[in-house]
Amino acid sequence: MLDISELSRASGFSPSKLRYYEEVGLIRSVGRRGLKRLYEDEVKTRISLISLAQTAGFSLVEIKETMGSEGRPDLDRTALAAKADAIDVRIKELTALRDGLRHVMNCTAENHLDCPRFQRIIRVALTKKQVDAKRSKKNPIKW
Amino acid sequence: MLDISELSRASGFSPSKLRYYEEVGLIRSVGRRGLKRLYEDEVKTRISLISLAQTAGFSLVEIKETMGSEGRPDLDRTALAAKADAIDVRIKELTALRDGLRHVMNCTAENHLDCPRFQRIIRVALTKKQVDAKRSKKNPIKW
DNA sequence: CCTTGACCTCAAGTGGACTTGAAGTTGCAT
DNA sequence: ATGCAACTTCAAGTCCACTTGAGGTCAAGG
Repeated sequence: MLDISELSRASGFSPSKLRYYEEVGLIRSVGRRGLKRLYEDEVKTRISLISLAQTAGFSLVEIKETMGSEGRPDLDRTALAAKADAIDVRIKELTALRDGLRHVMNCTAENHLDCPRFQRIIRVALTKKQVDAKRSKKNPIKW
Repeated sequence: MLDISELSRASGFSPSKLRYYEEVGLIRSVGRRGLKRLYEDEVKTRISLISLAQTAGFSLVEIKETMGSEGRPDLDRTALAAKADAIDVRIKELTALRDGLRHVMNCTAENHLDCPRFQRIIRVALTKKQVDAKRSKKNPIKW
């Protein structure tokens, strides 16, 4: 059992952030001592997961949906598979970007945007994205 | 030479977004026909790059800084190296998250957060992040 | 010449993810 | 009993990345 400041210290999340997450249902406290929230240890793992999912680019709502806010999550396997696939796409993009950056560092071309090797590296990820955009229902056409 | 709607169609960015990016100095138009902006073809590559960098989790300001808004970017090599390294970290996190998700899909443990294999997968990325947080100057202590 | 439609500007609005501040409450040490 | 640090709530504020809307301008076609 942790109070909010202990959890904050353990997780690196500010108390206000923890309260906010609780408010939106991403984590929960199991009770109070007086006014003070009490958290179970389990919530630390949950927070790590949230943090990770955020760096993966998912919104809090998405995270909440796929985590299932309760003890017996009963997660939707196809939803999880979709998330995993989405992450794979992102990893590919990031890899391309990183390789592009590393190339630019060593490339002597006066204008990097003209360097054919650079362009090829970048185009890989771009093409992938446009395909995705085409069939996405949650990202509608947007203009 | 493209006008804004052609560029929009080619890039998948809404016209308002393109105008916004121009306003903040991420892209530029090379002139006007009447009122209408004219863009060079080169800007498409630039936009792809911006898009990529965003999915990597960089803010527009960061992107602008490391792209150098002009033709002769004169990029700071150490800044680029830092970005590339940051992307590597993110890739590791994403890989852990993806593996975690895929594991959960096949894991029969009643509570996934208790599954030791899952916890191990997640902890890898978490540890990495906390180390980073500790020495980051741009991410001060935050609470 | 005049209309039309695609563009323009500029200010204000939106949504997500928090943070901040004011005012109240509580367990614990003195 | 009293003080006070550490919590609490709730409303409002902030920052980023855009979008929306009102009102204006231009050039090409009829």
